[in-house]
Amino acid sequence: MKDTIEQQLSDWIKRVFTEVFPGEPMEGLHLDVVPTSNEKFGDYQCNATMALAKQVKKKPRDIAETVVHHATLPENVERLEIAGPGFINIFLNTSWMSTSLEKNQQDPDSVVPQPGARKTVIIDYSSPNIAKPMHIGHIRSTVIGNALDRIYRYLGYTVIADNHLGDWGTQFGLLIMGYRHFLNETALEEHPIEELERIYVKSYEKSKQDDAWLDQAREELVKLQQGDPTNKTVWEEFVQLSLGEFEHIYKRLSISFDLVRGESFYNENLPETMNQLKDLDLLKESEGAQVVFLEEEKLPVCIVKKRDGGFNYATTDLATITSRVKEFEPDRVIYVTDERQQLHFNQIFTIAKKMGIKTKLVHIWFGLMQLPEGTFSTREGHVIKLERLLDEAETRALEIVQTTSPNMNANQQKEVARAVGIGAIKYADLSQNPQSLVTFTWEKALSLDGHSAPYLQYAYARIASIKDKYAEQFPAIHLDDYPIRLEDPLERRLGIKLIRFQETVHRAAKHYRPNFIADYLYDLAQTYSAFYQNVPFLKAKKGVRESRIRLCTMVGFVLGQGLDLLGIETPKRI
RNA sequence: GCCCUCGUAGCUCAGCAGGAUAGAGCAUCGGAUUUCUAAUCCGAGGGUCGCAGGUUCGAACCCUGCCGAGGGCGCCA
Repeated sequence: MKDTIEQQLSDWIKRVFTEVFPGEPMEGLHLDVVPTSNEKFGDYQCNATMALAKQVKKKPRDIAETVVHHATLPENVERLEIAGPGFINIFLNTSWMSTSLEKNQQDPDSVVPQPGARKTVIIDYSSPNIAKPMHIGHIRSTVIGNALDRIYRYLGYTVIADNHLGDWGTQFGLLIMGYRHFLNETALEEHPIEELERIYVKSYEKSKQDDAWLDQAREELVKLQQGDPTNKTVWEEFVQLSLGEFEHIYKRLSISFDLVRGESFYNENLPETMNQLKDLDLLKESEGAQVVFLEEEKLPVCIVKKRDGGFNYATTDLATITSRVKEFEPDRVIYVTDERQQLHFNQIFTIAKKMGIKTKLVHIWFGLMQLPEGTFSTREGHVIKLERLLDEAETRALEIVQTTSPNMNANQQKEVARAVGIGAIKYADLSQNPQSLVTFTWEKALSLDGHSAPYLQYAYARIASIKDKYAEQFPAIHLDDYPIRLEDPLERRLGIKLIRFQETVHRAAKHYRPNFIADYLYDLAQTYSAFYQNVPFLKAKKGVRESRIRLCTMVGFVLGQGLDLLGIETPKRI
């Protein structure tokens, strides 16, 4: 099995507890082993004795004594210590750590847990609207969704990344009207999205004053949804132009999807979905609309067919779920959207369950992004386009590269600036709890020092450099012939952190929290930087030198792997 | 009115579902490059974890109330 060390120790300590207290119910107790809060307490700790104390009417310390006395240590544990009110501190066997790291280095795949084997997960993320530019509000879904995508793939899941485009909404009536009356063909050719946005805004403004205009727009929408060929052609043009532009951004962000299906794709399933609801007797009429009441679940009513006969988002999403479940048989479907959709998904998931859908449906929401001057809105022009943010990041990164690496050729500088700039933007989002509300500032989004992607990339580049230097100076030595030693406290500290990578990824996946990985990588890089700064590598004596280079190599591997899970590149030189 | 979040150092944020002395970055101050990339490292100061109760061996974390911020609540997506 490829269990993480944390998992192995947890399983072991649970066995010990059940042996010491046979017949004692342990279900409600938290018997898992967790990393220690401080390295002086060892590597992992078990806090279960305090919880168990009341239940078995014994003192926590006595329980700890009994457990420690009874336990047969597994090969990776050096010793146990009892501390404080009854903590059981676990110290890993350092020589076991060394051989374990050596094995990992030879066969890195062998330690990657594969909970996702033979399981499919659909991740619905990014999902911009057709005919509107992507702005900074889209960055979170895109970047967080993509990180989850990568993390789940790493853990062996078959991931279907699905970009669920907003291509079927009410905006198309207004757009078609705008297209007919205000279109500037040249502008459309040069800046398609800007032009579509312009005609949309113009049409929207006219609709506010002109009821006939609005009625006409509604009619065009109905015609489109009924398959009118003229409108369909225009709509297809909108979609193609938008996709081209989105694709450009995704390429810059190194993001690719397995499916790009808009809401329109599920249009034909809508009547069937309605029939299912009807057959299950979930459909009720209310104020002229077809609705599903969710009073038992204490949720507001959900409209699935409007008074005017049109379907809305709820219906489309239900049809989407049934279609996905039927086609891919996923183990779970993950939606990554902002917090405003919590109620919506709550309703949809509840109805889906009533419809007999067993698939685990998860809504991962994140806090809304706002500007210092308030919430942004397309209509009021308070938007910062994503493209501009990316440009700005690369520009700022380039300035720094030019001053710190003046000897690098211009192309390489540009390439490094690209990786660093884009990395910084992604990291700024991925290193914090997704659920916190974020106020966008250029300074924060483009931070290039401190707790940021470039710090990690820098550590990576230094490792790549030192490996090259080593290979140059000692071409004849085979590193694998020398064991990894964890004798210096700095080395051991690095060792335990390397070992903890797998459980970190596992935890990030379990809680849908890429920032756990970001935190871990930063911690690892900090530990490495201290190591790098304080002990010699190339000038260490033979054996120690090889061991340290092997450790460097492993840190580099984990940094590269971890950053890749966040979608961040690691240039060899920066 | 009801529901969902958030409130942690001057600023930006972590804090591994209740554990030991609450941690980073930025900013400020003081140190470290004849030596492996100084985009670095070492050190210092800085805290009523919004406020008030409660639960228990133990609370930033759970419960209740209040204050402040964001979002949502029938024909938008």
